[in-house]
Amino acid sequence: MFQIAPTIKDVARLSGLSTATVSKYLNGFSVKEQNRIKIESAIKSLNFSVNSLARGLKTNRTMTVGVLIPSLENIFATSIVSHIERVLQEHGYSTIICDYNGSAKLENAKFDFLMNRFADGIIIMPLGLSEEKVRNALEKDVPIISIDRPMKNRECDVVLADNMNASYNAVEHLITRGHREIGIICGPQDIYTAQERLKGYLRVHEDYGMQVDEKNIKYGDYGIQSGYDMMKSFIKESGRVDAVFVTNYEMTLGAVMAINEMNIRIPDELSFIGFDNQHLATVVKPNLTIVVQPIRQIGECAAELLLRRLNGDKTNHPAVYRLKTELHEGHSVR
Amino acid sequence: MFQIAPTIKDVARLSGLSTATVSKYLNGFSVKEQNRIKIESAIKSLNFSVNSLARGLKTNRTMTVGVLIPSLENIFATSIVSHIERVLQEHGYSTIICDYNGSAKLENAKFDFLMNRFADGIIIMPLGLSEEKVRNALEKDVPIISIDRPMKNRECDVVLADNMNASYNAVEHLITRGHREIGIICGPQDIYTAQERLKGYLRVHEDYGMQVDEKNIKYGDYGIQSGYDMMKSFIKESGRVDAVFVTNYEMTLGAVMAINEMNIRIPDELSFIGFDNQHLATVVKPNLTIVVQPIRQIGECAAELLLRRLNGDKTNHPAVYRLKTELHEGHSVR
DNA sequence: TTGTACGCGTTATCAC
DNA sequence: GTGATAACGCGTACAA
Repeated sequence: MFQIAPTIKDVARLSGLSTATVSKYLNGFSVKEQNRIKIESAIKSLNFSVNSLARGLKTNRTMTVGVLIPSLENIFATSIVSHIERVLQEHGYSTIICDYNGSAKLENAKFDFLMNRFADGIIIMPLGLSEEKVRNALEKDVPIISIDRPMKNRECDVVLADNMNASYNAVEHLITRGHREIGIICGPQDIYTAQERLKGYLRVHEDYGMQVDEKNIKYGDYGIQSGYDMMKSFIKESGRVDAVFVTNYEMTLGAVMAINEMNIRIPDELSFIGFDNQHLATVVKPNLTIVVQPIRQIGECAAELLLRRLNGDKTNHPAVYRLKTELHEGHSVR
Repeated sequence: MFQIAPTIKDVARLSGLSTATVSKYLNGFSVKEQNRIKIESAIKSLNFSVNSLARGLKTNRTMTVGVLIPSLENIFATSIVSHIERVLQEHGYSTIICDYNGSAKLENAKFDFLMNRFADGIIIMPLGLSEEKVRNALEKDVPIISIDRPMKNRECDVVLADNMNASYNAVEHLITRGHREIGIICGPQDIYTAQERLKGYLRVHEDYGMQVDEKNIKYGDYGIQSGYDMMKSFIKESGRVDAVFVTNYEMTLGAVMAINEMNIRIPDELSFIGFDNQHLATVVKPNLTIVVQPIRQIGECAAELLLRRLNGDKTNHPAVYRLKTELHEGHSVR
């Protein structure tokens, strides 16, 4: 009943050759034609496949890349990963995906797990990954690519969106449409993307010679509930602002809920710009104007960069790829 | 620069003990107190961690579970996985997540990948996984749990939602509210869940002595576009149906887009019931009445079942867990 | 309780 | 082109 996995030895025995020859065949070296046939038939009849644990132990390469994201329920993250995976797979790499459930502690643990499993490289959307771990990895020649936000120490390659200009352009869009009191729902200010997005808001005000009213800036936590709460508080201070810009997907979701609940007519009573996720934008009425991040490009760029690093190309390290966002116009801005 | 990973030998040398002792310590056996201290300090100063490849090679266990889903962008799937992961982690297991991008071929390849990496067990949302592979795995004592839909051969444990009754209850809700011409947008009829959901629709008609009009049944492909198309065609045959039930999340998304575009007033002109995803339901106006699947329970049940199997408990195999769905009432039904 | 010696399945280095 | 054999790092008899 319990079936023990066949090994190269078994294949060698069955085909009357040595393990060395079989191993060579398995690794793409040339073998005498008739031996090739023997080996192939032996493999088939034994249903043999190489033990990648043993192979990894020997070669120190596993042809596996680890991807670490905050949460599997973060659609932004998983979308990027699916592009990463596609590119890597085309180059013979498998992908192991882990999530750390928004916990820096778990993040560090999972990072260890991946290193331990001998991931040849790691792509991570970092939170509080210890700098030491990154340095360790780099020293062991395991390339690390950071996506969406830079690592604290900035010692590693990073691929991200141009958050500052994303925000700048969105708010500028509102300004050129005649809005003057523009509310913004930001993320936590200890998070890089949130800082950048606020910076864009501030800078465009400066460039247009507009005073920033502190009351127009509200801080959420990038979660649905906080988007809902902040939006509601904007609405309750009726008339304070004539437009609101929400700076991530989850908070956009919450803000729309609040708008619906309070029966605010968009864009007549209030203009609105959201973030990420085109599906959400087209499913609500009126269609939302939103900032769209270059999800596909982020994924592809990160994967290709990693592949270069895996091939020993260390030019330009640490590299920074800052990709442009787009403003998709719906009908939520007057 | 290039740092070679320390081994048990190194730890043994540094602590003046043998590899055997160190190994015992690492595996939780008791060691003399002063030796324990020596070992721990050696481990720390070397920054040692066990090579899990070597360990796995030796023990045939990796404490790793593979999870295989159709797509990372399938929020239903990833939500389940996040619950699976939480439970497994509490029991010392790591999780490797793979997606097969909706391709049965890739699905089989990734399954091999997981088996090959010595996943101790596998949880899969299957599409066209070869029965042979499943049997092979079971023979090698690697438990396989199917989620969301049963495997073709039905030889393996499965945890899923009660799709038939989900659909039955949704349509019954429409009937008791006075609807008689009820449209349904189904999934592809070669997919299990789609079959079951249609079955519920048919059965409730039967039970209420209502004739089923073939024209009220439209077949999509579970994708956004098809939900949009089918909904539009219902709308165009104006008056055909006075309610529409959409049977998965993506098609619900598409259907809502069509409704918005055609300016159909819900529920005045048309009653509507969607599927999955509470966020979508609360974000559109009016809030949608939807079928909610027991995502958390599916994940937890699958993980716990797998843990039992991993511990050698084979009672009741192949087990079937059919979990109840709920109908969340919004304001989209008249 | 501790140490020695060997095996796990594979690859790489030699000789042939 | 092929075959014998020494690693890779860990777990575990077995003996001490």
